[in-house]
Amino acid sequence: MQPCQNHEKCIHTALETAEHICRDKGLRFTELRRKVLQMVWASHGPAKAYEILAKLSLEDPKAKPPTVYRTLDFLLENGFIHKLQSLNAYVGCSHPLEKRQCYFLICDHCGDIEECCNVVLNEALVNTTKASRFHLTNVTLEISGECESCVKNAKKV
Amino acid sequence: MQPCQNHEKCIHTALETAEHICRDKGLRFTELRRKVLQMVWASHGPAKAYEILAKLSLEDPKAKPPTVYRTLDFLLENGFIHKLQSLNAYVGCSHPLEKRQCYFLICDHCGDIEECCNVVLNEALVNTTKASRFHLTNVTLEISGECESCVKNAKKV
DNA sequence: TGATAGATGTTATAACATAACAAAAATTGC
DNA sequence: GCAATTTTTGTTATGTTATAACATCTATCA
Repeated sequence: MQPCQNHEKCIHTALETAEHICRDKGLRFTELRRKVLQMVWASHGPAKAYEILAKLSLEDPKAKPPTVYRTLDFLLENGFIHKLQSLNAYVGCSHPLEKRQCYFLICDHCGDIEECCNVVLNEALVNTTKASRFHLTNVTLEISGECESCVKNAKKV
Repeated sequence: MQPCQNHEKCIHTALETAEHICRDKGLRFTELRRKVLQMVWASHGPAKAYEILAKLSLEDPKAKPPTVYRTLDFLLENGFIHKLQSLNAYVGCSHPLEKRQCYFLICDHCGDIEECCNVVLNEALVNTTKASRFHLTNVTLEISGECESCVKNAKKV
């Protein structure tokens, strides 16, 4: 993963994009939803529901698990975030408008997650699934390992 | 998925194979491990840890969550079962000796799970991952949808 | 046959997630 | 504007999945 140069910009873009999409679709991008999306985007690593809850609780003692899970559900349904099944965690979506099948590269070392789309891989998936005469509705593809910069750093040491 | 003709045979084969492998590797295939593996293999659907616990408890009131999770860990480590991250459930492995990368077709309708291996798909995965200069250690690939026989049956009605 | 490694028992709790109903706030139609 | 409706958030309780930490038992081996 080429590390982002300015993560404030990542966050800003994600929030702006979500706001736009909500306006277009007539959805309400409430303070709570904005805050939670911002927290998911706090890093390129996985965000855990109860960590988000803990952060919310600092400002708002009324926050409870359903507060967070409902908000995450809203963000998931509208494609603003993804759930990582292998981590029980959430990560921001870099292209909420394009509803492409994507997969994730999860670095076990630095924790960063790269969201990827690849047409060739996708076709391979669709084709092999078709060959099994299976009617695909959803794909979970999560690849863990070590990202380039972590491998490089390890070698330096 | 072509439905298995004789599921008793599936179970029998799985238990025999596990026993062989354990003998060869000097591992102990205890009564508990045999029972849990059998329970995971009770169907081609996903087996949930607490369901296994409930079944075990019928015969043995001493069974507690760690009893089950430790046994599942043993079975996972030795390749006798797989964990389905998207379901928080477990399924028997059809070829514990061949340590191939595999993926899963999960039918949302009948619940059956087909374990698949595909060289082309695998290469596509390895290649796209390499292109991101990512060092892969583990792949989670779970495809949900509807299996052939469920689609057919739906059309009949 | 005592030491030791591996397996299981036991207690407690952590981590993840949802059901069900109440209240509040925004939106819509009049 | 305001009553009706829908959407969002609050609240309480609980369900589900999983592990930590330490004790005991059992198989194996020197």
